[in-house]
Amino acid sequence: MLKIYNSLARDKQTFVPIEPGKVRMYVCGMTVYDYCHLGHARVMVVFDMVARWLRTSGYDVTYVRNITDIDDKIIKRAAENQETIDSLTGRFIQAMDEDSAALGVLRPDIEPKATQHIPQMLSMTSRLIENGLAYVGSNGDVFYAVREFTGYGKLSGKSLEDLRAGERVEVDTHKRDPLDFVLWKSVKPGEPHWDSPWGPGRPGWHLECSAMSEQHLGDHFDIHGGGADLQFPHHENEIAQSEGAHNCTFVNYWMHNGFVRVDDEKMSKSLGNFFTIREVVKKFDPEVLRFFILRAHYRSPLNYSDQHLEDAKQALTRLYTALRGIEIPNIAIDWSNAYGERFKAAMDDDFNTPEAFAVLFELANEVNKSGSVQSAALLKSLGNTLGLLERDPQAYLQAGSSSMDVLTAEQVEQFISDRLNARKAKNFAEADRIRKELAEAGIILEDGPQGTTWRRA
RNA sequence: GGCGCGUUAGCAAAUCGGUUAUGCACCGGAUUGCAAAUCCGUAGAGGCCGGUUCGACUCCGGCACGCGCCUCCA
Repeated sequence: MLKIYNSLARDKQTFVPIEPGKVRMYVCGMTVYDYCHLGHARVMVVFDMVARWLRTSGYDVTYVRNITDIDDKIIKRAAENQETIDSLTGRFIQAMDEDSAALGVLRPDIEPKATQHIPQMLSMTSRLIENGLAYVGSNGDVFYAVREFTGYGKLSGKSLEDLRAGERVEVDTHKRDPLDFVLWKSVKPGEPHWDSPWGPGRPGWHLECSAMSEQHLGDHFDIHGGGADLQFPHHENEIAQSEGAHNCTFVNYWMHNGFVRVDDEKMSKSLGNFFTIREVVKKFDPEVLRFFILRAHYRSPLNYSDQHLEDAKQALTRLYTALRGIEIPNIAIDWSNAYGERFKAAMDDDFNTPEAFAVLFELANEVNKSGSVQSAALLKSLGNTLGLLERDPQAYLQAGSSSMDVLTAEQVEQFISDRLNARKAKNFAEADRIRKELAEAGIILEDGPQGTTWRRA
């Protein structure tokens, strides 16, 4: 029985899909004007894990993750770069695809783009105006009338009064209420625009997610996810738009992942303290990064540092080491096995990956002790449900971390062969010298009954 | 100022009202030519102050500190 922490209820709830056996899930994706950083990595990996676990649990999942390919920052960046918006967004969509693939993130079923849903957005805006929830401001922009929507603030737990009290937004005199937000922006010189009943312009950010989720998942769907920073105002506004246009519940379960931090501060573009995925992946195997992300519960803060990545690497190495040298048959997971049961219980408890990992480590210990092929197969397949342990163990352990490596596998093998001769001749001084030389090059040797194996530190 | 979250051993990170979390690091032992890996074992925890309870890291209250949202942000 899967339980999910629902941000809307501020409580863990038993997951009951709208349609038995099916899950429709929407996640707010990237605005593509720059490379993805670790905060983006966390969203991608976390909801990939969620989608995988739902599928493992037998659900037929439709996973939608949007791409925001038109907004202020994109326009600004394209102008700075003196390139077209299409060229800019095209480049960064490709970069995003490369980064997510490296992290073992499966493609969502649908990746809708904002610019391909303008008619749907216009239609929704019309309906909101008809329902008395939107109006044309004095500057020609179309605004959502927040005070007309009963329940505004229910997701973020804020009342309109509280929000006004903490007002930090510059008062826009074109709005009826300072908290009203824009649905449709009238065109400014030199900006991309589309025709609309309210004149040429472009969509406000919040509107695209309401329009795209409506288009691909319908008026009412199961799970909506995103980073915790989107809870307000983005998701609050989505609720206002979608429920205001549909007159029905929008989403049953809202999920928000915690932030990635640096020195206990949120990693963000505005603070400038971010690391891109491609930067980190140069130093650490992408699977280590995935492991690091899933090692913390998805709702907890995740502090990034090279040392923490190093720890994650050591831990992942232990799992792969347990699998090394075992011929693993492709057998179905035995969920009635004690380890399988505990793993499932952990995952069903709001996707408790740290607890699930603990089970994997205990399984690894069991494999190391018994050499049991069944246990090894279970370890691997449980790991696989999280998108981990999919590679050949030896290949993982010997995989280079790019620029750092000075020796090729062939060179290492040559050293090992030389050392073997020295050892046969009982020339241990020479054997140890070779081992030391390799160690300095980041190569660790392990002498076993079947000969010497090696791995990279 | 309003609202919310967090504080677990050297580091990371879960569970749980009473029984070993887990990983890394550390210490002792086994194994090894010596190592590495592995195994066995030891040690180490719950911000502070109260309350409830036979018993609290776990529930309740207060305090302190940290973080986040209230503005674009994953």
